[in-house]
Amino acid sequence: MQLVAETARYRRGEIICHQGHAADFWYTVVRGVATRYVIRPDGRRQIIDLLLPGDIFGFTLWREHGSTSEAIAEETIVTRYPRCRTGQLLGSQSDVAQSVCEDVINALGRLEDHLLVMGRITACEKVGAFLIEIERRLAGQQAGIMLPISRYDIADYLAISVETVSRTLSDLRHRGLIQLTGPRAIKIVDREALEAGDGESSRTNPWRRAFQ
Amino acid sequence: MQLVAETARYRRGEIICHQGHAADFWYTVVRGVATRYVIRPDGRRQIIDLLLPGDIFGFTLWREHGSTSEAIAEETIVTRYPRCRTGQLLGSQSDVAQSVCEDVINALGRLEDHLLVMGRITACEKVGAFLIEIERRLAGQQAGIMLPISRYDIADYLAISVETVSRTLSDLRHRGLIQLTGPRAIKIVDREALEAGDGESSRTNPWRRAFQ
DNA sequence: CGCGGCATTGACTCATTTCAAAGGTGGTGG
DNA sequence: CCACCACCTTTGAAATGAGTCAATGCCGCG
Repeated sequence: MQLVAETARYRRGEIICHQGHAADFWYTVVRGVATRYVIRPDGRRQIIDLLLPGDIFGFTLWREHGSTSEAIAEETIVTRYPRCRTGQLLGSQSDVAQSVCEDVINALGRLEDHLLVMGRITACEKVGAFLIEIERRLAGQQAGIMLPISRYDIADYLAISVETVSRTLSDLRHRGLIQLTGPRAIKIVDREALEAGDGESSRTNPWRRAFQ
Repeated sequence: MQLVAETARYRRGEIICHQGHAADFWYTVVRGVATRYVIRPDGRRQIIDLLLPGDIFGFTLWREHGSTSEAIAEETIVTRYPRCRTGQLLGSQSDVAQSVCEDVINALGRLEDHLLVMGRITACEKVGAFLIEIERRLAGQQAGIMLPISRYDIADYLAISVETVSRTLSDLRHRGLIQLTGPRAIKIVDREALEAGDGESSRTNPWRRAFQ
């Protein structure tokens, strides 16, 4: 008999795996929330991935992890699998392999979505796109969403300053695009405008005319 | 006998696979350069991935591609594989499966690197990090690198304006961090400063003190 | 109660965008 | 062969959006 998987419970702030440490495992979130981030030489933190239940992470071809993963929510539960078995896993049971493969492609999709959000121009667009992304990934909530992360985390996820995040959310609220019943409790009112990233619905965007 | 792979040759500007079209294949670049991008509703283009020989792309769980892939260089050669066979492929020959799996994880790494470059603050840092990334991926060139893409492509890759790209390159040249022997021919002189993203090496960054 | 972390808001500065113009290059066709 | 055109590149000047610095309020917890 051989060890295949281990499940562990983390509290808010606890490290799941550390940048620079041996990449002996890959992981999936079972419950809770986690972030995967890189600390830059200048001390800034860039959140690369926001991990919700079902999300897979920790894949790398290197011997060491290039990023740190940290639990964000109390009671975050993560299952880890020995990396050495990944090859065998893919070679043997084709149904499990299929599933893991899909999860990896999902991770690819998450990163692409993140990239597209970061590629937006204004802070309004970024925050708006972030809210829509979160709502989509938290599908199941009926009315309103509960932000899984703090303003600071949003800032580091979008690579903008905390003040700008806060200001933008206030702005979106004043303009009636969202409702804020609490710092974490948000309800999307005007999804269209949010997707379009309307800095202001007036003053027509010249691009929109040029490209239909 | 069954069709497994097809190789095709594309000229600069030709589309390899189109956003919204059936995702029946996945691809690898054999020779040349390609980009994978998304056209936003407002007409802007975001380059998601820069594809060099050996790079794999086109993986998705959706029935349609979410992005368009376009050849950038004349004589770009791409091999495509039917998606339906991917499962069998991974299930059967474990050595090929291993290789494809590594390529997918490489694609993951490319996206993460891209994300980190985009997460930089100033245009100087972004362009500098981009140049270093390109140099790394083009490893093999001895002295200097030949940019595989235009200023416009760099702009859409970094989500900054063309003018800023051009200005920044001029600035880096004037400050002696790089040499520009032609629009595409670049030589990195001061790699340290480029990595640090020195807007100016003076005026110490407070962060650097706080975090060692 | 007081502390630490989180959130909000204001004022100022400045980098980047935007608008505008001009030079360079390669390809195509007359 | 040359002219023209489309595209790429560079630079300038003005406008503005986001970062930075600073202060305050909020809340949970020891």
